[in-house]
Amino acid sequence: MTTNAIEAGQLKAFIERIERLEEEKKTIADDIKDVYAEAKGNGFDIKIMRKIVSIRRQDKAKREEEEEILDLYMNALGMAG
Amino acid sequence: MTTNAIEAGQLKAFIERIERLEEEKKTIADDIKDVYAEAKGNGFDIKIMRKIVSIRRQDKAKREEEEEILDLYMNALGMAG
Amino acid sequence: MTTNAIEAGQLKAFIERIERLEEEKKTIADDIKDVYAEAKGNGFDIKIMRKIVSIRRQDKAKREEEEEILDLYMNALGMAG
Amino acid sequence: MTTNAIEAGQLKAFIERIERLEEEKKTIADDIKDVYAEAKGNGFDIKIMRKIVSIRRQDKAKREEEEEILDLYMNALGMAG
DNA sequence: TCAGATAAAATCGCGC
DNA sequence: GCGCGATTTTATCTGA
Repeated sequence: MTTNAIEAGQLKAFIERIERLEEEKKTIADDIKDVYAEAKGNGFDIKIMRKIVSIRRQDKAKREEEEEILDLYMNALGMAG
Repeated sequence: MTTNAIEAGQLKAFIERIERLEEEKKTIADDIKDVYAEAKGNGFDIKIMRKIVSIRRQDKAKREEEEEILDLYMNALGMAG
Repeated sequence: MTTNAIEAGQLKAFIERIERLEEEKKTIADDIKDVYAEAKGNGFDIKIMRKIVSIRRQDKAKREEEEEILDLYMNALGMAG
Repeated sequence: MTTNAIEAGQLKAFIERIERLEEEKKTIADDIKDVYAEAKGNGFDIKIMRKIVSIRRQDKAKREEEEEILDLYMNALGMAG
């Protein structure tokens, strides 16, 4: 049946796209590790650096949540965002 | 061999402790749902409430991270926490 | 307007009840982790233990579902459960 | 003290490099999600697709490990890879 | 169906 | 170099 062949081909294509993207992701993850290692080589403490990155990420997330809740309030009050 | 019997009994005891705790946890999760439902019955918007809880949780997490990083700095500088 | 003040107070109370419950939930989640850690200290494999707990949970769900179906049949046949 | 200023600048540069890379990583992670969503829209089962990707990844790791072992043997025997 | 929460698994850097 | 503990990431599940 040709339908199955077509489906199989489609599936293969999707899988391969995903695998390509995952490789790219891994490359970037490795790059991040390299940067930490390089920083460590320059005398910085990885643990502290991670904490800094984490706090800054939380700041950002918090700001975004506050914007979101503002939108929710506006909508609840029947006002245009 | 008795060793296996003892091990099996120990394992069983651990599993049962975990299962009991998980039941307790589920009970509390259900309680939380009930509170949301009750609030909804009093005219409050669940989505907004969740957002409020979420933002307050982030505030707390952020404060804790800041304390942690302070400790890290203090240690890095060789000072007593 | 007093209505708003009352509403705000009510909302605050709901939020605080939820937060208290979530803390309790977290405490129990931590207890569960502790039990796993203790089991590990006694030579058991955490991953396998999780599997056991998970399978037993599924078994339980399955049994309950079967009972429900049985009840449905009984009711459909006009018989008392 | 200029040393501190230099260090601070260096640290800032490292942090920003990491944050840029993490954003790229997130973009790719989102792309992957999109592909899964698209596949789903074409009638494929995401859970099964994840399983396929995971198995292929393990196969690949296994093959690479086998090659490594082969290389080790070859070297141990004083043969060129 | 969709986001958001939770559970489970994997990873990483460190200390021994 | 290896296990440990901690963090991150992935996967599943729930509920609006």
